[in-house]
Amino acid sequence: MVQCLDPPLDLAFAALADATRRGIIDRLGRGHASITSLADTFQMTLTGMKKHIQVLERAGLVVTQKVGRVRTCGLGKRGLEAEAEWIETHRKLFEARFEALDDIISEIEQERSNDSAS
Amino acid sequence: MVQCLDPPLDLAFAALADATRRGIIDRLGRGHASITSLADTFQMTLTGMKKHIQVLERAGLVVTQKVGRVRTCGLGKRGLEAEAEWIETHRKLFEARFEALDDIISEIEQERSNDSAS
DNA sequence: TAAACACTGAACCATATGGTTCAGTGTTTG
DNA sequence: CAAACACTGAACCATATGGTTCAGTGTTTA
Repeated sequence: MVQCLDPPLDLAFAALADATRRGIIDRLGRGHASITSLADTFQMTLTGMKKHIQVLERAGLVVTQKVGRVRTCGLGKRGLEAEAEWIETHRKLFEARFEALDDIISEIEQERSNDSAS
Repeated sequence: MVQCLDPPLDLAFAALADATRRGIIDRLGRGHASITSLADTFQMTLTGMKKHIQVLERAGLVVTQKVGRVRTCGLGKRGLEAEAEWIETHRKLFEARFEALDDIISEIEQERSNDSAS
């Protein structure tokens, strides 16, 4: 519950901050795939795809196993629990503060005019 | 619903991939704050904090207004809806694939032994 | 066993990040 | 009006990202 520092969150959010990697997760959700087939799907070199997979692996979102010459990728055990929790928790803050948006200025200018009136 | 490309998601997830910025959101959820006070809270130079705020602003997670010499920051209208939706959608994929983790190898080795048997 | 295949690693490149310092600009405030 | 204040912008730095090519290594397969 208490989340001091949280490098896992850093890694996971960073991994999700790329459309290709989100696409990979999407793809792996429909079954595992080799690096070659992923590279083909996303029109990228093998090496480029391997880097993306490494990022996802470091974040715990993807696991891979090499059998023979093929490395097969699948979704990781870690899931997106922690990320979902952080977002849900903070989504409420946004909703609560929703109307504060336009009020920031008027509040402050209120204070200013009070000050100048004193 | 259909999310082709989604640069907003890129920006938001990238913004969340930093503990300091998550801390800023946390802080702004309890009321708006000036850049100076945020810089003080997070023990950082003004310029450094301003950059973080810019990242959050580009992602639409924070809004700022300058009144006089003070720029006040608050949570943005955008919220975390799209991010929550993406994560919730894909969280299910992880759960569904949960047991596939250890099965990847055995499945493939099964195929291999079938092949060698034929 | 030679060729094709799947991956791996090193090196390179352009750009972004996360931070700093320093030198402004514009706003209060004494 | 001068000093202090809050921010802004430019420049710099080290490291990371997202991609490439090229040259391996190890595995199948014909």
